[in-house]
Amino acid sequence: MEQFSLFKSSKGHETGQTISETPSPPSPIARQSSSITELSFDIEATGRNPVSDSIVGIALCREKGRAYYVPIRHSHRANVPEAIAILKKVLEDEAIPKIGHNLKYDILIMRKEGVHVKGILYNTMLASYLLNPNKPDHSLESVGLEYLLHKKRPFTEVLGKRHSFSDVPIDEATQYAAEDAALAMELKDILFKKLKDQGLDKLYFEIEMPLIYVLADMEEAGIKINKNKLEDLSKELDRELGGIESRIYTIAGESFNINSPQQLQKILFEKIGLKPLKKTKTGYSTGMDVLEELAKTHELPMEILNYRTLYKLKTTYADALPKLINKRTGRIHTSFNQTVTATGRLSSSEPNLQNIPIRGEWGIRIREVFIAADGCALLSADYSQIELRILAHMSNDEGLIDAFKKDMDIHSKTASEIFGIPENAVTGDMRRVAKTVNFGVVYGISPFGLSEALNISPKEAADFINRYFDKHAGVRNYMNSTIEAAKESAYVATLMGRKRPIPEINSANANIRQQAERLAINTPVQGTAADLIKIAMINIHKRLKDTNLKTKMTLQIHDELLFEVPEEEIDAVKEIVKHEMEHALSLKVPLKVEIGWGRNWAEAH
DNA sequence: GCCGTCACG
DNA sequence: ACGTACGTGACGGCA
Repeated sequence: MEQFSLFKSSKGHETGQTISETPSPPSPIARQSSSITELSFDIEATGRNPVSDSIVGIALCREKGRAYYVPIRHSHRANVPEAIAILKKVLEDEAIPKIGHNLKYDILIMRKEGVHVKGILYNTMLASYLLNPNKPDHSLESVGLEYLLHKKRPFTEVLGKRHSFSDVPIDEATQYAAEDAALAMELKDILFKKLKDQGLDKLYFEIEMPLIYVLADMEEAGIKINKNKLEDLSKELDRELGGIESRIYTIAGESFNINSPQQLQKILFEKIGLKPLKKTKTGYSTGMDVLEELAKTHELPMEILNYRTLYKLKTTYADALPKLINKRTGRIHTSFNQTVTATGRLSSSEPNLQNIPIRGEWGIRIREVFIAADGCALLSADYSQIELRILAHMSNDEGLIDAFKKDMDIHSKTASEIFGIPENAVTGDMRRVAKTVNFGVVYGISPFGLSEALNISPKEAADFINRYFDKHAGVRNYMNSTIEAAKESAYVATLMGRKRPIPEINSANANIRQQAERLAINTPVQGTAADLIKIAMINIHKRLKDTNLKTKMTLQIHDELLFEVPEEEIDAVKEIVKHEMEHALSLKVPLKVEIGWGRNWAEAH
């Protein structure tokens, strides 16, 4: 009888009181599961990474103000099978909507216990994000404070000097955990009403909510790393670095910490007497653009640049990644964060697998370390020129639309326009300049910014920009009207209605205002690309499931998807992925996806 | 904890 | 006269 007991707690924030008591089994959950109309839940686990965490207890809330804590591995209790069996019934019931603040995490923890959460998800963290993607912190603590003026006790304070939540006395644990589930339930009504009022409910239910399940699968799948090869690479980088290091000390005439910008400044600008070209808040800049310029007059800056490149690759990738291989799965499991960026993009952390090197000889060698499981290949699919195609659609610019309909080389076309020459006379250098101009357009171009990027004068940059807009009046008009609309409403939106408030758009300070104008230009384009690939991910995920394919989606890198594909599925998956990505949305221009595959990520590209 | 730097899209 | 490309995350140095 005592094996599975619920600890009942009235929610804290109204009365400021929480009572714990042991109700008599059988539990109300088990008895009344058919009558549950919605369920708020929250997992307490040890550690941070969901793939290795183990569940301590779960808080449940079926009605406002009354939440329960179910200890599962709490203290000396270990009633795992009994508790899980009861939870499974409710959490796997597709007819019961689930409420929670960070449901991807909860879903992943439950999966390790063999529970596969299903059904509609009311994720309050995501709701908060859609309501204001500028908010820097969507923790339950922060959202509860903003919308309910509810002050939550910090988890670190509850934990104190204990190692695990399972060591927190059960009364205190109950109070803390039950409060979370109850708070999420209360926030749900408020936030989802606001979502509906602002027309964001469709974006939530059709894109962000289904994406939770896709991302959970991706994180769970992880990706395989050739650990030995990576460790060899680290040693090789070490030897290279040793050589560069001694050359640097010889040139400088002394040894110093190359990684210390302070010490480096002394060497470059005081001892050697090179000209400081740019300032930072704290001193003279030794950044890449500065060192590249200085490299024309002295041999040291180039050595520093080479050192920095290799040091970065060694510390951030070669040395860091092996430590993150999960002991249970032997693979690397990133976290995809759905509530970080202001534009709607995902982010990736611990480790960030969206910034794995690709450029240069060493970059390629790091990509080669990402490999497919035995019998599988890695398949990469990336959108070609996605942001410019979206700009073509949103601006309705005749020239851009025409170019993409004809599948022209867009950078060569731009080069011919800004240099005023026929396309067949465009040189590689001209194309490179035009490529930078095209990027600049999407970023909310300014003569100064372009001049910096191209190392030309602001005057020359302004000429390029003027010629570009003379040929693309549609883009010019679109940018002007976007800024005008933003000044009216103080926000901008993507094609799918994702909103980003831009309060600075009417600032009296010209710098702040121009910055806001660039955001107003860039956000709808970058954000629509994010909407688009999210739709593709959901559709691909569904088709892979429906057709019983074993292929796993593993990574999203903004305009690229990476899959681990059993060899016999390659042809079928290529077809599905290409089609779903190219038809995720129907735009005025065709979408183009390039696909490759191989044993490692470098080969797949 | 912030800063500068640099990896990616 | 001013300070400027858009979006991220991780590292080492330093206070």
